[in-house]
Amino acid sequence: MSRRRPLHDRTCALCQLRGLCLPDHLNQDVVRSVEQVIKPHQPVARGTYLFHQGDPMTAYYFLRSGSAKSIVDDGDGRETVIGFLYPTDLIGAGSMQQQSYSNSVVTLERSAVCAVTTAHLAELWGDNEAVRDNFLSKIANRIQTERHARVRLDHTSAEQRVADFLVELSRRMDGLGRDPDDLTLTMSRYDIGSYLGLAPETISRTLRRFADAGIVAVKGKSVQLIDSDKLSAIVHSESHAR
Amino acid sequence: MSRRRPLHDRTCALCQLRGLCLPDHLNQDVVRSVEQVIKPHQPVARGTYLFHQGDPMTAYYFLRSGSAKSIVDDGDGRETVIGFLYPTDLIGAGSMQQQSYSNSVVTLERSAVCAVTTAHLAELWGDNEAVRDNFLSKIANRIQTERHARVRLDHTSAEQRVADFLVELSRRMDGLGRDPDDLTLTMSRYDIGSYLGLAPETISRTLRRFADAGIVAVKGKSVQLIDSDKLSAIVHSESHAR
DNA sequence: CGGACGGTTGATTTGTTTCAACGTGGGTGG
DNA sequence: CCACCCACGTTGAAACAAATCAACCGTCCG
Repeated sequence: MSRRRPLHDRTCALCQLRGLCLPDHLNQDVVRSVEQVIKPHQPVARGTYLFHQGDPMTAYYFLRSGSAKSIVDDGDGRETVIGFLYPTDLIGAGSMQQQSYSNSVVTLERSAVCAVTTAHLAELWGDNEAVRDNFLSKIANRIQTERHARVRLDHTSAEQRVADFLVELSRRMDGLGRDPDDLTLTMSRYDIGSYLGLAPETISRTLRRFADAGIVAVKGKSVQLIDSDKLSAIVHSESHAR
Repeated sequence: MSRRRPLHDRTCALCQLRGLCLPDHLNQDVVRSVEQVIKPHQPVARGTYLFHQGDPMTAYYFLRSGSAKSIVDDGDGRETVIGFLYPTDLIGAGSMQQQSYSNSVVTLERSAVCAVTTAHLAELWGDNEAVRDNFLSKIANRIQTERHARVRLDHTSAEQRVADFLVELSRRMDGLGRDPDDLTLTMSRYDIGSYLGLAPETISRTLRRFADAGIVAVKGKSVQLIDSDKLSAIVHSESHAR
């Protein structure tokens, strides 16, 4: 397909996502200093582990393209998906201030990845307030996201959870400048089920019910949002508990 | 009952919990500078709101004694309990870097509270690395806690959730130097249910089943852990789903 | 080509909610 | 100081939503 761009092209200054990973108003000098500590990697294949739960924590990551899932091993072999990651998301924040990663991260498709070592981050941190605030914001955002995920799981029906999942994904795609009504579910139904606390069969059935109601159009991993207002309405419908 | 101690007695240097809120190795000078920005309050009655969701964010809090619950308004009037707070917990971290509090905090019993204004915290933050790291650790810990809560809600039965709740509470009491096998549930069954995503009736029934099995002894709000090993075993028992 | 995995659909089972009724204890006002 | 009251708690019976079990299909990859 598309030719791979030479390594030196993959700099922060040229990255289309600049201003998302880094604060907008950073001047050239700072951008250059950030670049020196960010290691751009070759795009990696689907199913690649960025790091495993328990590995010594050495770096934070960003996706430049693609998507990934964050999973934890709940002791007895079973894995739980705790989040899906897209470009601009700070990866590794959940292990902040710890010696080793508290979760694993696996790519869901071919993806391009940036890494910032913790040592280098500490330097930047001390040197530049804007960078520090940007990271703090992302971390704060992470707390909010985890909390939202938690509240979502309480007291909500399968329909509400799936609707919320779609709406949230749509919002994120919008934020990345993509069509918010044309979603590609890069993760499996099993992953979605694990994330939402539902069986994969329930994901299938619920999507089908939405499709029958004319709210979405589903064709495998491709989902079109036809009536996203109704979808939002389902999310906020009387928490008729469970 | 006990006479109220004069205000000037309630300083960090004299607080029994020193070394929990603040890093252990802080020298006298730093302790004094921290003290100047911490506002000790009179003990407050049960049901007192430390702040309401949506209030402009002005300060972080610590409990010196007592307990509290953190709740969010899920839009349509319904409230969800997202956590219980005890001495040494950083309160308000979920609203970090935001203009207003993203949740409310209410005391569950008569409690003593400390406050640190955000402005003063920023000063300390810049001045002293140890204080900054201590706060970062607490924030990181918070992310872990929210995540743990989230994973716990997925794929776990009511028995597992209640067992986990008791084990976790026991651990926290142990960390505060109290008897880990003699718990007092300062919150209502409704609060526990909301927190665990279960109906209050289910909390009652599950506790009763544990009591019948000789794992705990329940008398109202007082719970004795008789066989905490078995309790842990229930938590980690084959995630037989739901 | 074949096999395994992901996905869908159907039938059955089950844990938890809901509804309902009844206890109980602590706080408040008479 | 006692009695009332109300929120909290408990227990039982019934309804229900989602899990599980099972069978089948498509398809991607080796």
